[in-house]
Amino acid sequence: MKILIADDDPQLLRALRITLSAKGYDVVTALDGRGAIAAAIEQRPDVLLLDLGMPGIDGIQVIHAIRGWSDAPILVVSGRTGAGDKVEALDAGADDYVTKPFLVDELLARIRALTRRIPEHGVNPVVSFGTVTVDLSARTVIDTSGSTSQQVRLTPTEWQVLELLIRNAGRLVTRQTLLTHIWGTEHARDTGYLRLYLSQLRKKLEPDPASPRYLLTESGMGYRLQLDAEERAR
Amino acid sequence: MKILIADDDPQLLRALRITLSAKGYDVVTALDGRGAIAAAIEQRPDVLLLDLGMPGIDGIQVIHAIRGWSDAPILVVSGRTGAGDKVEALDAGADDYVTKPFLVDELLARIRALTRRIPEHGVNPVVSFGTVTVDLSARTVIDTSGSTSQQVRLTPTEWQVLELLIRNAGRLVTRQTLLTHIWGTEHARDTGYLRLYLSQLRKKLEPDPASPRYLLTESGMGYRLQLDAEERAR
DNA sequence: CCTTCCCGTATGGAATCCGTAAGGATGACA
DNA sequence: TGTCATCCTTACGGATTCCATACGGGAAGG
Repeated sequence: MKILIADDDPQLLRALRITLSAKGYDVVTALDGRGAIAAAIEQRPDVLLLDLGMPGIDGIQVIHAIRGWSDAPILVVSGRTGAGDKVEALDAGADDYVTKPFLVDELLARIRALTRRIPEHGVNPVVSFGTVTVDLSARTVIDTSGSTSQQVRLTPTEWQVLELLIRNAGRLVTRQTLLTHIWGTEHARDTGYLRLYLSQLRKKLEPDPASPRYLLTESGMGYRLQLDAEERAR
Repeated sequence: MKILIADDDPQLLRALRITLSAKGYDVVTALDGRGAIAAAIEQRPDVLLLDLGMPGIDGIQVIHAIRGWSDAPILVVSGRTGAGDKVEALDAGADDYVTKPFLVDELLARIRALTRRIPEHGVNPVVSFGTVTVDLSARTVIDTSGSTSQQVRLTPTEWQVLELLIRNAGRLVTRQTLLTHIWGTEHARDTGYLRLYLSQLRKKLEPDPASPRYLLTESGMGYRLQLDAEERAR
């Protein structure tokens, strides 16, 4: 989630950058109105924190300029407490208005409230290979090999293995990585668990489990999920 | 544009009704939390103005109850000025928070800002699976298994569980998600509540509770509401 | 051809997780 | 004060999943 903060106070900017970064936001900053508009165009933030009263362009005009092409939520942070300023900013297209000084907890809660309504356009976590489609977020596997698409059930451990392979699709995943990720650091000694779960995964996912085309073994090293060409192109 | 105002102060209620009616809003009022929930269900307002600290139910719980099935913007108007109250209300699902006393012009501007983002038509809150039809907004379950359609009664906790499953229909819902969503804080330690309520829900909703077709268990992970194919197509 | 290593698969028991029933505690309401 | 619905706790049989072991096959190298 990318957030643009525009304020002419470098100190406040720095404090907000630290706070919001710690909360997992991708922070972009600007020091004046012109810079805010430019940054909004270049960076396409998901949320905007705008200070009115920045030097140069009037804050209201900044809102207008951005609202012309973006629907991202705009939260105005301003020292002006008058009702007239608030009404003007909100009617110009701002979604919320907080007066300085403000409490950080409240600001964060208001940002959460604004971003809640924005559909998350994050990376699509659905991957297909062979006759099978995997949706990591919904935790579903659908097999379209027969005439009717069928749900495939995986056990928790099978999911853990498959998820790690999908997140590193195309790349080699070492046995060590898989073992430590699933059984913890102390269980790095393979006694054959992995072969077992890979076998079960192939039985459930591969068109021909005897000769795997997607869940490949790299002898002596680990495993690799090989996607089809059109999948890799994404 | 229909707006629901819930406040225990009749005088404030009257003043707001006059003001908002003059602006062209269709005004509905309620004097306590229970009345607010009932009015929201019956009248389907486009916006809600909620006072915290009404007698009876806690304001936060009112927000939760309405957010279960409605996406209408909620603006909290409260005398409590603490950051904790604001954060709690906003995270519960409120979209804005104004402290009393407030300026009418600002309130109107905030209402305009909220209503500007209302989508044309919300998500259909009625879902069918098996022999039952669930209407989240009306809080009704109708069973059409027999010759005559029958009303099914669910307890509040059963509703909360079913609600979360319906809103994530087709997707896996973690035990942890269910527990934290229903029992609030870090009450994530399962001693068996969920199994109990799922059992009761199946008894009331499944055609054959012994072999569930819709309220599925994913052993070791959580639960999933599996809809029929034609329902999923929507 | 044989040895060695690594991998895939089958199988059974152990541990964990799940469904359901029964009973007590709590609170709303008359 | 008593009734009723709901919530919570406990307990136990059954199902699922995990773990450990064993055995067979294939590739590499001598």
